Amino acid sequence: MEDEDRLRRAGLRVTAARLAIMRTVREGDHLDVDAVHHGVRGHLGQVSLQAVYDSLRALHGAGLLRRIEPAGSPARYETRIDDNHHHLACRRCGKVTDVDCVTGHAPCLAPVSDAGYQVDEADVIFWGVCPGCRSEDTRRREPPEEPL
Amino acid sequence: MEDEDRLRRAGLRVTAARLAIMRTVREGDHLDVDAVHHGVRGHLGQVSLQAVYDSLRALHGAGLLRRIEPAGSPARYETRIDDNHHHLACRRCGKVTDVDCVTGHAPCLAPVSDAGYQVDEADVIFWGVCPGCRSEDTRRREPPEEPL
DNA sequence: GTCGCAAACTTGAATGATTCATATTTAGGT
DNA sequence: ACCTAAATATGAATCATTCAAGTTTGCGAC
Repeated sequence: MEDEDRLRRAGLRVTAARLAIMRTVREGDHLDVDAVHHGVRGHLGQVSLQAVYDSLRALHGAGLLRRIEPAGSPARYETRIDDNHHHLACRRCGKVTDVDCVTGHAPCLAPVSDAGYQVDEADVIFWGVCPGCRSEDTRRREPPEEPL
Repeated sequence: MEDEDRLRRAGLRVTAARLAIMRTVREGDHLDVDAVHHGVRGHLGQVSLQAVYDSLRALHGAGLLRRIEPAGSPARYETRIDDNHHHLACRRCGKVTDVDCVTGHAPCLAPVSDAGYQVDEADVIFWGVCPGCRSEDTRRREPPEEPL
């Protein structure tokens, strides 16, 4: 178990809940807290929502999980933490997809002028419409132009 | 009144509350809803918080205000909407500062690979520590090295 | 100018995500 | 096996925001 080592190295106790959370987040795709909770219950049976909140906070604080908060969406988590990638978010369905970063290390971008800030991270979210929602659009919009 | 025209052009009714909100947001610095509410009450007297929420939503929807939502912070508003600038956010105090964008138009950045998304905006927030909080740090950290 | 109606505002309640508090359980060192 | 701090369960609280219903008001039509 890789996660077991990771937890220990971070000074965190190894519990079934935490292992199940890591596994759920890894197998999922930018899951929010409820989705992680559901996944964990599938693996272990009853685990409280608060335990999920507590663990996600601990795991994020220890750097084992990355947390993203797209505007208007609850927080989402992912296990890809070793590179400094960015995200694409769909305005329609909320789906989030990873995008590689060119430089790979944080902060990958430097602000033009930093106004005296000590910048350590660039949080980049590209907003648009995902392939699935785009095809729904065309299915609804093109037909109206029916032959007179 | 510039704002009056802007409102009409956007198809919105001109009300004292909305003019006061535009003024408050313009004079303020990335204010959140409560701060706007306070400011508006200072100009007009009693205005309900819900009216402020409703108006901010309408003004944002009409493109007269820009809305930013730094992770872990309530939404903030600004009147600078004609350029595509970005933001610096302080991890300590939450202060938000504008940073110019190199290209000036949205999306100023293109993702390396768009995964089929139709991207129209790049939301960029640089995280760091603002000058004020940095100097607080040094005032607390340097002194401990007092002469033995 | 005044009429009428939809838009805007007020008041009050509801929702959703997240955190706080306290008691109980458990991991893991002794 | 034992102890203690860390982790979890349970339940309540908080914060930002939205919803709902009734009242007021901007503003286009007459």
